[in-house]
Amino acid sequence: MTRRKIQIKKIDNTTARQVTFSKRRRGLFKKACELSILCDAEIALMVFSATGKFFEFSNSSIGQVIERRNLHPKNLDSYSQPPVELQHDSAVHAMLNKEIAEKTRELRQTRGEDLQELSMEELQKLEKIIEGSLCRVMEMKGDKIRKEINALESKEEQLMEENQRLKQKIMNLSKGQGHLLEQGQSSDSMVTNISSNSANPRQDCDNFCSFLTLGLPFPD
Amino acid sequence: MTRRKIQIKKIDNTTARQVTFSKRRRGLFKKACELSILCDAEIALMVFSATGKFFEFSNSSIGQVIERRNLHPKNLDSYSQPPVELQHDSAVHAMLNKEIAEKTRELRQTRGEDLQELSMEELQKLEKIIEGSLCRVMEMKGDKIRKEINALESKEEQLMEENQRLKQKIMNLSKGQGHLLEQGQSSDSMVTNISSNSANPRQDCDNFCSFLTLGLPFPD
DNA sequence: AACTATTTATAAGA
DNA sequence: TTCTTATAAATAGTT
Repeated sequence: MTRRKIQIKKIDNTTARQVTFSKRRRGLFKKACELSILCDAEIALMVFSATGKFFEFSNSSIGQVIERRNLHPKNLDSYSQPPVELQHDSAVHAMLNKEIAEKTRELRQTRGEDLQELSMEELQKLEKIIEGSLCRVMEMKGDKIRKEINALESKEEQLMEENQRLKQKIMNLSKGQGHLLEQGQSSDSMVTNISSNSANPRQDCDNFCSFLTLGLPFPD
Repeated sequence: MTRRKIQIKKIDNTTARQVTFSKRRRGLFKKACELSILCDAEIALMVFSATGKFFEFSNSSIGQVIERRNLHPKNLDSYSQPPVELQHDSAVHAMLNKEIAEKTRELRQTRGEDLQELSMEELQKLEKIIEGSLCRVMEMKGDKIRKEINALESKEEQLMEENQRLKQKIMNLSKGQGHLLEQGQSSDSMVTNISSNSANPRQDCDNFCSFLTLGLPFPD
């Protein structure tokens, strides 16, 4: 509701989604609280985030609201008739197991397995989803690599500056004691050495190769 | 929140209270609905008015949300307290829940979400997995399309053969009764017609386009 | 139920 | 996460 109007549909960007969740959750809880006070209503509000975190608000107690709901004539679902305590648990087990089965299936299909049962449309949808995943993973990789490169570059710069200082120092010293310079490396070769040793060479190479292939999902 | 600012305390005037209840209840339910959609959250909202009327919102089912709440570690009130002999079940619940949490995390990462926590190596691994998934999905799509095309081709061939037979028949007939041919289509145009009607044109086009892009994961 | 003058909520950007 | 700010949305009081 602000810098610009938004469409009410799932927010794609994970970070943005979490930020919005945080903000709107607060707003929602505030509104719920205000309503309960202003109008003397009994309210229970339960929220699970996409990542499984749980939040709740109630001016009385959730349990009490649930009880009251169960007593309400029009609510006759599973919760209002627990014939025996034992049925409850097996129902929960069944539910959990069902959820696991469902997630397992989803995961397998997202990994490109068990595709036989899917229609052309579903395959198309799945392909889009996986393409999106790949993009995000590659983006994240790119970010990480850029950060590493920046870190290395600033380290290199730092070392070069230090090198320069040391060089200067040696120059100054050699003015007074010229014979010392003959036994060590020249100051020029020291500079060269340090800048190419900024990190181990294998890692440098990996990063560089990955960076080059960022835009190419299927390198040969 | 409008003509003037109000204090958040019980509204004395009964009529005003009911009007406000009506308005704010709608607002609250709308916000709850938006949050559930925007952020992919599971929400249950129950409201009893001061007069005892009951209202609820949930994007899944209230019962399901309540169940899930009971299973949540930090909820230890009356509703979640397993009387005593059911502690075994809560252990099972814990296990099942852990499994669900794990699968959910895996699934989310396979979809390219929550990647911050992953190391470069893990990202690399994930990328390979997703590339594999994409390949398999595209292969399956390709198979399906090829099968469809083959089916259409054999159907076309069959129809052309039949057409040929019919054409022959007409030729034979027209030898004996030449005047009948004048009233219908020529046999040539019939052949043309049938082969281009082998399936509806929209579907033909879709299949063709998909086939062309099989090798290109990211068409413009 | 409708109408608005205001207040509140919040999307985007730092 | 938290702050800021421009703008969208909600709504108190009125008709």
